[in-house]
Amino acid sequence: MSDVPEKNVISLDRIKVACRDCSLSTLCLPMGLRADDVDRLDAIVKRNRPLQRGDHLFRTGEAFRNLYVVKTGAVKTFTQTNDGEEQVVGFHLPGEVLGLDAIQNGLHGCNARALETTAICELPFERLEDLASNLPSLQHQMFRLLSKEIGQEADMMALLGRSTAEERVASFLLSLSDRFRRRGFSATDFFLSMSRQEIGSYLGLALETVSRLFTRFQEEKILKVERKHVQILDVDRLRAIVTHQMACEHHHAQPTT
Amino acid sequence: MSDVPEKNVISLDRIKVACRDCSLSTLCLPMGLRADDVDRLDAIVKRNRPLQRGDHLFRTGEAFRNLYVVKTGAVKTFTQTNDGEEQVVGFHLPGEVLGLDAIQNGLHGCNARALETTAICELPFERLEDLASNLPSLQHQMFRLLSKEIGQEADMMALLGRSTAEERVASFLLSLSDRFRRRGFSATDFFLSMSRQEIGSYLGLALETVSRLFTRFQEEKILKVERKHVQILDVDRLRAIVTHQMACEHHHAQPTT
DNA sequence: CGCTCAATTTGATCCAGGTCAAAGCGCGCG
DNA sequence: CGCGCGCTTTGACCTGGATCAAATTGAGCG
Repeated sequence: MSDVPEKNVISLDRIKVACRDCSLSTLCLPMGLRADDVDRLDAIVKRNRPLQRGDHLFRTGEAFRNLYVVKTGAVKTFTQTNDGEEQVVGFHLPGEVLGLDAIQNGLHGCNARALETTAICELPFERLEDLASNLPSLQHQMFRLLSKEIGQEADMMALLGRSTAEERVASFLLSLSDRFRRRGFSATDFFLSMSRQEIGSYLGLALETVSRLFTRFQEEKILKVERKHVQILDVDRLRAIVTHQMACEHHHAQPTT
Repeated sequence: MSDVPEKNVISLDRIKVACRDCSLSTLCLPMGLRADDVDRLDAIVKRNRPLQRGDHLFRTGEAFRNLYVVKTGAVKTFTQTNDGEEQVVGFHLPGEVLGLDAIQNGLHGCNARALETTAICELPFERLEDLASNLPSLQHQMFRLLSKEIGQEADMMALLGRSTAEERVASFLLSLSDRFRRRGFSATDFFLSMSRQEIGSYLGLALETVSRLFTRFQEEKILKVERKHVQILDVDRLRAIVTHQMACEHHHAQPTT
């Protein structure tokens, strides 16, 4: 286990860099902005002390003042179900923005809590709006950001509405893999910062189902799973599970029908 | 059918009014704008001939040029599942905006098709962006609009991830009821412009399940359903189904109200 | 009118995945 | 170093809703 090439763990030297020097600038809000515009954006960013695992970034019902961008680490957002359980809404990796749903009415609609030690960039939304008024490219970028979130949530709705447990878990792993890859981490060897419980909640499955599927994927040599440590051994089979669930026998798929 | 007070059907005199005279102005983009700003918005709106049932407003993969607002009628958005079936993404009533997911990459991510005769306002997005750059209140309104969509989709994800069929159908009916009410239609007596199939697809249920639940709700005197015509007889029971599914006895509900 | 076709309802059966229960296991902590 | 606790795995069972099938309804139409 010591030969994991570049793990998705926090690297302290990345915490307080300016946007222009941040490795995430191609994923984050600055994406597509001119260098001097990035500097103007950078001027309104606040960078606080990192959150520890379990710390809240914001809570449901709190007044909305800032958007937050994950710089390193991971954050989950969640709401309470009517029977008091926790419902995970999303997992947020470096470069991903939190709080977008709160613009609407000025109140946070969910809780956000660090899954591990996490550095955050804080963007005062009023100042961001002012800046966007003066920088059409920033305004455009923000529209794109919000739009992207809408598209992703629609994909998730489709997944939840239509897919089997197998397909959901495969899709979840592929999503994580791709997001890690684009952040410069390994796409095939990473650590889950969330529990089976949290994955299940997010995917609309019981935690036992998530566990069983991890086990089965491992038996089928698609994954190697050891607690939080996941290695994807056969991306193609994972993709096949997601894309044409129909002809799904678990072992040795043959085109029946 | 002649004694329905004010039905959710098209009224022809509303089709070509300017934003400032439009009854939807408190729901639609102009919400919260000053009168003269509304006029500037109005200047870029195009109003075309109404769509007939089955007409496409846009298709997946088409270049994104405009946002669309439903003026009268109803539109469904949908994608194709990998096995060729149609997956309904949303139903859109007057005042609701379509195409928001396409801002991201300039391509429509779903199809939009009229469920009935439907009038549409067309907003060229580039001009809208230009205008928003010059009108901070419009920029703010657009951020709010996008944010609202994100919040609603998150609610839908929660519904799909966690709820029973009963809860989904109840929630769907309450959502429609509320949206009709805010548009000046009856909240308790309306026509569904979509099929059981489409409702099922949207809610992640088989069409038979939707049908059975309509029947059961009718047996329990919660609804009166006759094909497309729905009357809500007991809103409180519907709400109770949605909010605390846990203590759910299906039969012998106490009519107390 | 009677025919056709699509939408809906209703019935019967089956199974994916939820729920309940009981071990494992690894980690932190006294 | 052993204890306890939370997370995970695994097993056994059961149910909600999918699926398959058939009957019913109704709207359009020659």
